[in-house]
Amino acid sequence: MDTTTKLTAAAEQLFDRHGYMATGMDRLTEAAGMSSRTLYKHAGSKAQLMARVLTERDRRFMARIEVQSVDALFAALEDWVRVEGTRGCLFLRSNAETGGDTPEIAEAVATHKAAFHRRLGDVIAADLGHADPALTEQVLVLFEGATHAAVYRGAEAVSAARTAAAILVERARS
Amino acid sequence: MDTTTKLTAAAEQLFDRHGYMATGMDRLTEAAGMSSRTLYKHAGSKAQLMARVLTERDRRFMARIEVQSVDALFAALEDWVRVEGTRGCLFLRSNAETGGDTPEIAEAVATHKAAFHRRLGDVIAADLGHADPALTEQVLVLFEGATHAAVYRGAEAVSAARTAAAILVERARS
DNA sequence: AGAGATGTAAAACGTTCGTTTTACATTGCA
DNA sequence: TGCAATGTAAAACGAACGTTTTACATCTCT
Repeated sequence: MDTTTKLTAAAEQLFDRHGYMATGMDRLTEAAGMSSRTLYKHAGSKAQLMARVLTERDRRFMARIEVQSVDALFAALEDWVRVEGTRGCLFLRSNAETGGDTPEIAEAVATHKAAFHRRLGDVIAADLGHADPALTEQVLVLFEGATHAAVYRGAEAVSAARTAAAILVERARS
Repeated sequence: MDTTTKLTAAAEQLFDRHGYMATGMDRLTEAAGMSSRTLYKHAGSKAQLMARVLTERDRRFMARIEVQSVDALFAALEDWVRVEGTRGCLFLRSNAETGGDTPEIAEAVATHKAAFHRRLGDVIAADLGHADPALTEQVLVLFEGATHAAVYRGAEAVSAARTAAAILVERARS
């Protein structure tokens, strides 16, 4: 495991669990097990590090929702939540924490959310056999809602979203 | 407008727009138009101030969703979003920013979310004529989803949620 | 008239922030 | 053999953090 990977992994864990602003660089050097000099050589800056964390997370998340049906989409979210826990969407959270004023972060978030919306459209097109922008928006809302409701409602929120999505898809199919 | 009200209003605006951690007390004294001595006399501490902001917001928000139907619920959210903008849920955001480690904040958030869930159950009971926990969970997910999806999808997310909720309620009615 | 509450302005508290620097050790490749 | 590259440990940078303090001005009520 090379230095950059170790650093990014440690940063993701701390930023996700305690918040971007609340995580100091001292805490990060300790968690990553490296000197601050090495850290800055690989990270550039705290904001650039967060941006890299988000890009990495985007890759991991997008890989998990490479599916062909809406139901599989929510099954993937159930898995994700089991593995990663329920702390809401790290992209929206880091953007909000910085008021959208940190360009590296804002850009990584915008890129991810655009890709996410596109992917949802593709999944629905594959499931229905044709594009359905209105249904896509509804499923996006359910997915985002499950992610955030799960913070205080637990996994139940995700299965409720899954059920609701199935009903909406069934209705759109006929 | 008395000092405490002015302070709470200024704090809500800054915390909401720029984030809790990213907002310094200097910026807050300037925005509230008072000395730091007066500010601390009324606020106690930054965390207590945030807790009071959340309690205030809970009152304002809950008043707006004192309705009798699911459709009116999403109409109220459309109004809320028009007035307050789309930056996600301040409760979940401040809890995440502090990693859930600030007791005053964590408690205010838990109280609000419990009340919110209860209210949704009441609205659905009034709309359907009987309680429906499964539908309540689905509507909660749609509401939370609309709130967060609107950050990058705009008001369209809220109307999509409204449409989806109408379908689910109609189905539950028969 | 005088006391108590409420306010301002501004300096200071010690701590922590993100980041850079100094000085030195280890490794892999020409 | 020697020189880049890559790492560590630790001190230092100035700025900003949340909070308290000192010194003084206004009010309000008896």
